[in-house]
This record gives sequence, C-alpha cells and structure tokens, in this order.
Amino acid sequence: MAQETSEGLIASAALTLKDIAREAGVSLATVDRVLHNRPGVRPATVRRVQEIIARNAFQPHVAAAELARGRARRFAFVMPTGANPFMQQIEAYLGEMSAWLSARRLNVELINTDVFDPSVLAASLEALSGEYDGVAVVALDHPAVRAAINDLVDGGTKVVTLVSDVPSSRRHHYVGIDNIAAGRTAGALVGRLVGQKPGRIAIIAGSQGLRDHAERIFGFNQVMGSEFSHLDILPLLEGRDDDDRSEQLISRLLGKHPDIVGLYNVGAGTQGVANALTEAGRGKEIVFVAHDLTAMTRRLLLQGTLDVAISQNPGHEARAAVRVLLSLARNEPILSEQEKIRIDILMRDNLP
Amino acid sequence: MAQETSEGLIASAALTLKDIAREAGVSLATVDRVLHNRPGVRPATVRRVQEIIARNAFQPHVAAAELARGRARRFAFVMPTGANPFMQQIEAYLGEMSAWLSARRLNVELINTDVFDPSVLAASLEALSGEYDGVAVVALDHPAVRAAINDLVDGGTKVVTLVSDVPSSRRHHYVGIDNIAAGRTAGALVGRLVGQKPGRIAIIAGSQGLRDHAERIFGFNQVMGSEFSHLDILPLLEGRDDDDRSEQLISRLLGKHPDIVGLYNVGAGTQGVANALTEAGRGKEIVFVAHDLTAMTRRLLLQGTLDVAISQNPGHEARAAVRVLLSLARNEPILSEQEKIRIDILMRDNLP
DNA sequence: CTGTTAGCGCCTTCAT
DNA sequence: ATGAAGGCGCTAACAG
Repeated sequence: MAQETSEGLIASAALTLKDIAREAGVSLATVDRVLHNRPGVRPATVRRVQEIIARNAFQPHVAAAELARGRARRFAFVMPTGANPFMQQIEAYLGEMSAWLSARRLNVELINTDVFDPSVLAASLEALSGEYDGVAVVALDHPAVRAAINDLVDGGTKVVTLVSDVPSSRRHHYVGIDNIAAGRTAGALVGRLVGQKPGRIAIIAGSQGLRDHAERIFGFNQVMGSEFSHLDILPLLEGRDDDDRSEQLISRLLGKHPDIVGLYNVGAGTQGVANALTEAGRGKEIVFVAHDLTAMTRRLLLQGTLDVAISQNPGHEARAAVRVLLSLARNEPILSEQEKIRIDILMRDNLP
Repeated sequence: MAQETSEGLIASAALTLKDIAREAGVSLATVDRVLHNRPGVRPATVRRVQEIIARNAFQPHVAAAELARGRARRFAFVMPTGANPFMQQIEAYLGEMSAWLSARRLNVELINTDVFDPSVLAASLEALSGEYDGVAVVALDHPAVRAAINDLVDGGTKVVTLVSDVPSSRRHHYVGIDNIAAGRTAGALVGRLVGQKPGRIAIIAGSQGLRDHAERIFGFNQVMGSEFSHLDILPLLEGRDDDDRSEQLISRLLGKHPDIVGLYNVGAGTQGVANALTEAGRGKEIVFVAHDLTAMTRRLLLQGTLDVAISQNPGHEARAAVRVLLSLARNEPILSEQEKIRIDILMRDNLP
C-alpha cells in the first residue's frame, strides 16, 4: 500500500505563551514583555526567556494577538488626483479588498492629493502624522517629500512608497518595479521584434521630468545603443501623457519618416499613438511597444496594432502594499519574494 | 491646508455578533447558526437575521473565529516524487512559509507519491480521506484519479488541483496556468523573433502523453499554422524530460537540418538542448524558447542561448494553493484575481 | 428551536 | 521587576 509514498511536515506549532512561561518559570506577562522587547525585565530573565522561545521556535498565534489588541489598524493610501487609469486601477483593487479588510478590522483610507506638487504632497503627508499605523504613498522624489516621509517614520508610522520610490528617504519598503529594467525590456523587445530590418525607432514619453519616464528612457537607450546600434533612434517626443497631443506628434513624425520600423511609448497616451499609426496605415508593420494593461491596450494587443504591453500588476501592487504595511505594523517578517513586483511582458496570447 | 485633497474610506466595520444579536432580538448562538447555515433556526428568524447581517454588511472578525475554533487546520500537498526542479521549487516555497503557517496554526504536510501512476495516486488520495481539511494535488487526469478527488470532496475535504488540472472532477479550484495559451505564447514568440527568415522549426517535448505537454504542443501548432505558415515545423521529438536524451536528439536533428531557425522545448531537459545548440555553434543564431525559470535557464537567458523562458511563478502557486485552501476551509470568498496564475514571459532584461 | 456559558491565546491594566 | 486577572469576538457544548 503505497510504500512509494513519503511524508514531510512543513509547519506545526501548538505551543502557547503559557507553555513558554511555565518552562521559564515566569508569568505570561513577562514572556509577553520579552516577546515585544518591552522594558521592565531583568536582562538575565530576558535572555533565558528568549532562549526558550528560540529553542522551541515559538510563534505567537496571530489571531489571538490581533483579537487581544482590540484597536483596529488604520492605513492611509495617498494617491494622485486626476484621471490616471493606472492609479484608478490600484484604487479599484483596494476597493475589491474591502470585505477582506473588514474581516480583519483594517481601516484603509484613500487620500487623493496633487502628488506632483512637492509642497502639497509634503503637507498632505505631514497632516497624517500620528493618525495612522501605516501610510502608502505614490511619492515624488523631492527633498520636501523626503523630509515628510522621514518625519512620519520618526513618528512611528510605517511608510511604503508605491509605484514611484524615494530611495533616499527612510521609507520601510518600496512596492513597485525597477523602471530602468522596464525600459531595457522595452528596448530589447523593440530591437528583437524589428529583427534585421534597417530603419528608425521613434520614442515618445509624457515628460522627461517624471522620474519613472526618465528611468525607462535611460534603460531603453542603454539597450538600443549597445545591442541594436544599427537602428537609428529619433529624438524623444514629449506627449504629456495626452492622447490628442501624442497623436499629432506621432502623425507628423510618421509623415516625415517613412522608414520608421519601431515605436516605444514610455507613458500614457497609447490610444493617441495607436490612432496615428492606424491612420497612417502602418499599424501592423511598425513594431509598437507601450506600457500598462488597460481595456484599451488589451484591445490594441488583440487587434495587432500594439505588439507588447509592459506592465506592472496593479492588483498585486495594491494587495502587496496592504500586506507589507500590515506585516510592518505587526512586526512580522515580510515575504519579500511574494511582495516583489515583476515586470510583466504581455502579448496577445498571454493576456490575463 | 490642502483643499485639493479629498478622502475616501475603503473599509471599516466595528460591528460584532453581539450587535447583530441585539438588533435581531436573538442570542449570539442563533446569529452564529444563521451565519454558518446551521440547522435549528426557524426560517422566519433566519430571514430576519440574514437581513440585518446584510444591511449592516457585517463581517465576522476572522481572528476571533480562528481563535475560538481551537482546532488547527490540516492541509496536505500531494506532490510528485523525483527530482523535478519545478516541483522542488514549489516545495521550497512552501518551506519558506513555515513561520507564516505556524503563526496561523496551519499544518501543511507534504506527501510525495508517484503521481504518474493513476492507481498509486488514487490510492494515496483515498488514504487522506477524513484526515485533512484540504488537499492540494498535482493531478494526473485519469478516471481513477477523478473518482478519488470526487470522493474526497464528498467527504467534506476541500480539494485544489495544482499545476496540472482534472477539469472533469469536482475539485474546488485549479491553481495553475492555461497550458494551451502557454503553447500559443511560445509559438508567437518563436515566430515573431525568427522574423522574415525562412527555415524550419524544431520542437521537443517530454512526452505527448502528459496533458500539459500535449496542450502546449497544441497551442504552439495552432499559432504556427495560422500565423507563421511560412515556417516548416519538424516532427515532434520526445526527450522524456531528460538532458542526455534531449541533447542527443537535438544534436542529430541539427546535423540533419542546417536550416533550423527556431526551437521550442515544451518540457524539461533544457540544459541538454542548450548543450546541443552550443556544441553545434548555433546557440545565438537559433531562436530558442523553453519553459520555467531555474538557476540554469536564468544562466542560459543571460548568456543569450535561451531567448525566452515561459514560466509560471512557483512561489505564487505555492502560496495561492495555501490561501485558496484556507479560504475554502473558512468559507470565505476567494480573491480570484489574486489567485490566478499568469503566464510569465521572461527575457534577459525582466528577470526577477 | 433557542439561549447560556466556558473558553481559545494573547494583550493590558493594575497590583505587588 | 514581576504577577494576576479581565476581556477581545467568536465557537461549541450543553441546557432548556
């Protein structure tokens, strides 16, 4: 009877605080103090208790801890005002979590503010001080913002940057992709999909002033320069993430250069770019790579105008931000492999 | 004072069972019965209580419920014996969760068995009946296995198929990718990366008898036939997922056909295939697409022998399986968007 | 059919 | 510096 079958145990733990207390010859309260590095315990006792906790690989029961705390945790998400579809997706996925959040007595508040104005953003962040256990923020990288983040951290609030990082701050975690790598990925795809065909490559961004756009452009140029130097890159256009403006710019460019073989849109405005390509009757022949998965880019992928959408999973980002804030608040370890945001390459056949 | 700032609440709920009980004019126990559709409550009372629960969007506190249950949940993972690296990755990621699992009093047992022998697998599954709250199984699609799964389900055990599905069974959930779509993705990538170059395409699988391999081959041929019909596909080779055998087969094939421009490895044995390509001095010129991310495929991607690895995230699969089993056991809704496994396209520049 | 009650394991205040 | 005790919100066994 199934001698070929072997078994193994991944995890099991039935110990409780009481067991540890008994083994250490102290009370529950003392073990609790040691567990949370609270003062009021003699160093010798601390060591003894810690040793016993470690030896038994004791894990306090999160459910019991959560219940005993009583107080609900409060998190704030500071997101950009305006109609950015990607940000709206993140907000929508937060909304989808509401039952999950309620069942854990987690309060998540959405705070929309002008994240592109450093002083406004910094002021919004300062206003949160002391009110929340954790804050997730789509952050502009600016000294005033950095200072505001550091103040929050100093005040005991857990801070996670979302989508856009402030690496020089002391934020606890960044939930988002490496935009240089995303740009390199775009470059490699444009280059490889164009193949041997000689010609020019067009590139359009929202603005070089946006850190994520600048990083993507950097990565893109890096790869194009080193591996596809036979392809000529046209000067960068700035479409301000606007469909109409992007369409006009690309239309004009296509008129001027009949030898364009590849096109990379770094930011939003993909519908405008696609319109220009279609109107010029070159939607299928020009390799077109853009960012983010929306109803629109999905349609363009299916009809073949867009060849690749490079994306970061907004649902994953929303949930990862919440989980990371929760782990930080509970002083639990973060499952970093789980929370890492990947650079997704989406083509027609692997659309989710 | 940030007048541009607006706020919104995603989730908040402080109601307890007691509140509902008071409002309904019944006892705690009755509300509890209604909440879990347990018998022993007059239909009229059931309706009234349900109405109040719904009106208040009441969510029972999971932590309290978990604590009150007392009994720990037991889950079993039935995985293949043998040295399949992908399966070993899943097991490793389960191991990494052990602290997380312990803190929630979840017991996960690993059961290695010969999942490729239907009767052995079916027997292993039958043996679990009644012992576990949930079972995740890498399942072979066979009538005996289907019956065993259905028996478990009938016995009240929650069942999740992992990586390989048995769609005709009554399993509660499948955690894995759509292998036809994965094959189509592979086909599209081989075709597009080869470009205009005429030539032949080689394809090697472990065995056509494996459902996932058969499905990938089907998807691959579908795309090649309809969109890249100028490329000639050579007859399928079967390498039995073995490096040496795969290397020999591919070496011979490369010798016979100097016009091979693309190569798709459906299963394991990628190292062997790569060796054959390198020895023939054609590692860089032939477009090579394979599956799964391992230390080895990562190396091959970085050095350029392998162009694309199509993969499913083993860590995500391990965690999703656990979360789904837990949600099923608690009768909580499943966050389906979160648990869906994507077909990842991994190239040199977007390696995680 | 319905209500009462004793915990689950931990945190927290209050005593000592 | 340490201990005792109540209670968080829910479940389950038992009483009516």
